[in-house]
Amino acid sequence: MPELPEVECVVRRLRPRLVGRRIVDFQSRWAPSVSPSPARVRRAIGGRRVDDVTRRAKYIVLHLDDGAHLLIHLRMSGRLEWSAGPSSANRAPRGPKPDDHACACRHVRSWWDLDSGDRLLFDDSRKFGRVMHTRDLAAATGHLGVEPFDRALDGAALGRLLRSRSRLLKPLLLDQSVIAGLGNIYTDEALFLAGLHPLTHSDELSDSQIMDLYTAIGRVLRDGIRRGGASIDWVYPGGSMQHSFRVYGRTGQPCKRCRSRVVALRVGQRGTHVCLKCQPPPGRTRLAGAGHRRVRANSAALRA
DNA sequence: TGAATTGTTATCGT
DNA sequence: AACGATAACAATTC
Repeated sequence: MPELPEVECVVRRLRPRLVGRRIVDFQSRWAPSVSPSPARVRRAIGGRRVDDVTRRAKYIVLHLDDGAHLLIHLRMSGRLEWSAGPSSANRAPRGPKPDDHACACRHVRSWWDLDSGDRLLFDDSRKFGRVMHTRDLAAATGHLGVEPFDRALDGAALGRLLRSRSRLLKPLLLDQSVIAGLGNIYTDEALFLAGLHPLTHSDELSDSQIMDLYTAIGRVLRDGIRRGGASIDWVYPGGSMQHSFRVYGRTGQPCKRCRSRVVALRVGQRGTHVCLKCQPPPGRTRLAGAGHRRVRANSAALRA
């Protein structure tokens, strides 16, 4: 579940604790999640200092002092937990397992020992999370699309991204190679705020609808970050965004804008939540061709 | 019991 | 070629 806001909050919590620290050891109990392999990653990052911790899309990026990077993707159920080590005064020899560290985690797959005596734990019940070491960050993240908060992504740029293809709006927004960071929750929330049905085609939008979508995306993501992310189950602790959902997970409940019932749909194999009154299903203007001409005629206004 | 869930990628069909 | 659909991954909840 962690999407851009949750990952951003993780990064902000992690950065002050990790920057300046050296990694003294790394181990994993779930080899398939570590690339190129636990042993090679252990060798590559042992002794390295963490110079920065940033986010790219839903990836947590550790910048190491040799120019290499460690990417962590939480996927569905991953979480990073901090385990404070014993104080230097009475430090005991460290065992090979993380069990001697007090922690509520039940599915620790990998862990990092730091020169501070602390330990960073990667807990991931569903084993989908990934830890990747790379000496070429650009290559490792090359498949990712634009960051939602990139200054280059303004209304006009979003318009170009949408109109250069003909795709259903929801699968397009979920496509990390186009815009990187949105997941199922924030996509549903953004589409609701923009008053757009998830089945709308990306080349069917008017200029004002594109601007509405642009504004909505920024708003839901900023809101999510401000509230510390959304914890909808045991996966992501902390955060209160789940109390502010307008449609996600509110099937059958009244729309907060018009009081009609929120409906659950399936779009692109994903659970989808909409208010059909606030997000009217797309008409058939595509077949008539009218919508297309109208959009083209207005595109000058969007550029201005 | 089995369907649904989540993010991502690989693969298949149109 | 560009798209959507499907399956796979794994565990957990409903």
